[in-house]
Amino acid sequence: MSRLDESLLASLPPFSRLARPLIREILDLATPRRYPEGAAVFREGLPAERFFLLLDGFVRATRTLPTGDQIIVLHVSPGQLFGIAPALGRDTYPGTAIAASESIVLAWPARLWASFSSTYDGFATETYRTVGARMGELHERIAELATKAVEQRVASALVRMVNQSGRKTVEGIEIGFPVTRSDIAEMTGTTLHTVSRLLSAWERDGIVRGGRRQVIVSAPHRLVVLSGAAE
Amino acid sequence: MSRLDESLLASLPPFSRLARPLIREILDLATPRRYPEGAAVFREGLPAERFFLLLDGFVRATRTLPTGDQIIVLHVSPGQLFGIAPALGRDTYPGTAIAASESIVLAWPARLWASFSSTYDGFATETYRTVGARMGELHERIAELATKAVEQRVASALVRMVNQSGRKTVEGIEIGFPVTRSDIAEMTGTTLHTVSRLLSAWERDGIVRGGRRQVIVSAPHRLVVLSGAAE
DNA sequence: CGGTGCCTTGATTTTCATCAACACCTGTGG
DNA sequence: CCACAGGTGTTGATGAAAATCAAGGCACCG
Repeated sequence: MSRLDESLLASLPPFSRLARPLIREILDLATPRRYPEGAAVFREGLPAERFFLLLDGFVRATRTLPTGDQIIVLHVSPGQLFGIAPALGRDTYPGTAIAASESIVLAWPARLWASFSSTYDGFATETYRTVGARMGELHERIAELATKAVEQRVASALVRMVNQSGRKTVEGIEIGFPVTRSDIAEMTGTTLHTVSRLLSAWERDGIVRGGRRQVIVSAPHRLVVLSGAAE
Repeated sequence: MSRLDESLLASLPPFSRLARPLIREILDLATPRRYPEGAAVFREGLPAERFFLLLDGFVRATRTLPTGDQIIVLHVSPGQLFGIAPALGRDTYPGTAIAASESIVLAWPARLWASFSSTYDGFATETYRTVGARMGELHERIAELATKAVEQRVASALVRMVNQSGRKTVEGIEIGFPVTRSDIAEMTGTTLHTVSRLLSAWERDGIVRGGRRQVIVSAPHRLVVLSGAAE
C-alpha cells in the first residue's frame, strides 16, 4: 500500500498546529480503509475500538430506537473526525456509521487517543472544538423539531446537506451523495410520503429538481426562506 | 465568607481521582454564588467567562430561537458541571442557564480551564465523559421528537425529571423543583394546553397528582409504559 | 424480464395546535 | 384588609397539518 501524503492532514483542524514530522508519525499509525456505498464503518453498541477521519466521501450517522424506528443523526463531511467515542469516555459507539457514498477513511486504534491528545499540542483542543460545534448542531436540530413545521424542517435539512456537500451543476446545486425521500424523512422526523409531496410541490415551483436518490436545488435562497431561518 | 469544605467535591466525578490538597487548591480558586429561583446564571450569546458546578438546587438550560420561541434543552442536577463552553472551545454560551429553584453554584474563570485539565489528572477525562453522556441525551431527545407522539414525549419528560430530581412523598414521587405546564410544553415541543389535558387525564387515571407548578408521580411504572421506553 | 427498491398521488383519519373563555392562586399596593 | 393584576391552569370547540391507508408506476439490477 502506498504511503499516505502528509498534506492530507496538514490543513485539517486537529492537525493544523502540528509540524510535518509529527503529522508523519500520526499518519504512519493510521490504517486507510475504503467503504463502498452502504457499508457500515461501525455499528451502534459495538466496542469503540477505533476512531476515524473521513478523507473522501460522506458518512451517515444513524441511530436505531428500541421501537425499531431509525433516525439519521448527522452527516460527516471530508476532513472531519468521527467515531470519537474514545474522546468522550465511551467504550461503545452510540450510533451506526454508514457510508452514504463510497468513502475513504483513516482509522486509529482507540488506545492511541490518550497519547495523541497528550503528545500533540492542540489535537485535543481542536477536536473538542468540533465536538462543541456538533453539540450546537444537535441543539439546533432539537429546537427545529420542537418548534418548526414539517415543511420548514425538510427545507432546513436540504439546506444543510447543500451546505455540507453541494456540487454546482448546470441545473443548480446538487447534493453530493445519494439521498432517498425516505432518508430525508428519517432526518426530519416525518414520512417519505410527506417528503415526496413537498419535493413534488417544490419541483412545480422550480425550487428543486428531484431524481431517483438525488436532489438538485435550483433556488437555494427560496429554500432558505422556506426553512424559516433567521433573516 | 466561610471556607468551603473539601468533601463537597471529593465524591464528584471530575474531582474523584484527586488528592485532598489538590481539591483544596481548586476550591480556593472558586467563587461560590447563590441564585434565587428564576435568576439567570448566564445568558445565551454572552462571553463565556466562567464555568460552573452546581452544588445545590436545579438549573434549567434554555435556548431561544430567532423566531422567539424558547425551548428547554436540559436540566442540570447537583454535582454536575455546566456552562462548560470553555471546554468545547467556545467563547460564548450557547444557551441560557436559569435557576429552576434556589441554587448554590461554584464558579471558576474560564481561563483556568486549560490549567485544570492539564494539571489535574482525570479532570478533563471525567468532564468529557459527562459531555459524552449529555450528547447521548441530546440524541435521545432528537430521536424522541422525531418518532414519538406527544403523549409519549410528555411521559418521557416526566420520567426524566423524576429520575433526576425525584423526592419521595406520601403521595408518590415529587419532581424536585417547580415546573409549570408551560415548562413541560417547552421541553417536549408541544403546547401548555395539550400538556394540561394530558396531566388532567393522567390524574383521573391515578398516575399523577398535579398542583400549581408541581407534579407528583404516583405510578411511575405506568408512566414509563406510556413513554414507550424499551421494555 | 421479473423482482425489488424507490417514488408519486389520492382518499381518509388522527392528532394536536389554535382560538376562546374562564377559574384560581399569590403577592402587592392602595 | 381588600381589590386587583399577572401568572397559572382547565376545558371545550374548531380546523389544519400531517400520518396512515391504498394503489400503482418507473427505474435499475441480476
